[in-house]
Amino acid sequence: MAEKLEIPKGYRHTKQRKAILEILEKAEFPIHAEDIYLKLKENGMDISLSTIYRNLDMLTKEGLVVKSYMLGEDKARFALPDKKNYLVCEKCGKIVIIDNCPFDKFKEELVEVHGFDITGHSVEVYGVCPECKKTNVG
Amino acid sequence: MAEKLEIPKGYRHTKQRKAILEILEKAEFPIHAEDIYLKLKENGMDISLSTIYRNLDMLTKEGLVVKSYMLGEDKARFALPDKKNYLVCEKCGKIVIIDNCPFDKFKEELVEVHGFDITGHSVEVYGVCPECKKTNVG
DNA sequence: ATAGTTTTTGCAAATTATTTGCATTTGAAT
DNA sequence: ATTCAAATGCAAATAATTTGCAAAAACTAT
Ligand SMILES: [Mn+2]
Ligand SMILES: [Mn+2]
Ligand SMILES: [Zn+2]
Ligand SMILES: [Zn+2]
Repeated sequence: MAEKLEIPKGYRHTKQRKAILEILEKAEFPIHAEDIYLKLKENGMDISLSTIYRNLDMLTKEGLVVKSYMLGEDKARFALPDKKNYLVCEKCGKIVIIDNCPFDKFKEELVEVHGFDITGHSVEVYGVCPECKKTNVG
Repeated sequence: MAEKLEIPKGYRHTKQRKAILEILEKAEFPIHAEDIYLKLKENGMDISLSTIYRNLDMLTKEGLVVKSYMLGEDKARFALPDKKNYLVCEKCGKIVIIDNCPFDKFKEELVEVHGFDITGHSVEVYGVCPECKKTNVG
């Protein structure tokens, strides 16, 4: 089911670029530029943070990647588009992807009401995860 | 229908704080800290940007205000909670609030599937507004 | 109203994520 | 292999936001 992720036409296949995309593919939810930096460093790769930012930028502009900010955070996260709708636990920060985003069903309604052509959306839902409900009782 | 907006218990009623809240009440959609600064300056008020940031911070922590980042932007916006679900036009930047957010209907579904207690959500939908559809044809 | 106490403000300096300039390296095409 | 534009790394620059601290304003209790 995983869509084949290709470097956009016209851009070069550098090892840095490919490595960044691999990390994004493996990620389960939106991550920080620095997370990519650290994971690549773990993997023994020496890469510059600015290279990561520059690539995330171009991937975002090309529509391959989605940039977002999580509740209460002040630094951007990046993810493949299928990971952009999620639940966040306010207590522990756990993130769970919403697979079949129910919002899709409402596109028509929004189109009718507001007349927009809708090209995308992103949904952040926050609350308390099952584990934290048990633990943090009082 | 407009909820009465009160400065939280324990905080002082300063003219800066009240002025910031007024601007947020009048705003039709999420705005930048600096927008508040400029509007107050227009109104003849001399206020410090850091005062604005500090107040937005506390109002956000107290739950009176919601902080968000719009697609492609790199600075935070602030709004009263009833203005946090919106449509944005990718061409002209127009923002339209989604009044009866259809997402509410899916809380139950999400609760059942993921077991989260849901406390809130924010939805950003992007697309092209009616005007831009006409204008930017080719 | 006055005086005492605590919060809030303003300003300047600090911080932090992100961006940019530029010399060097690399990918891809011939 | 040669060529040339695109991409990288590093250091320096930006820009939004935060913070320290002394002065001012809001409350409280006289
Ligand atoms: Mn991180
Ligand atoms: Mn603005
Ligand atoms: Zn949790
Ligand atoms: Zn428009």
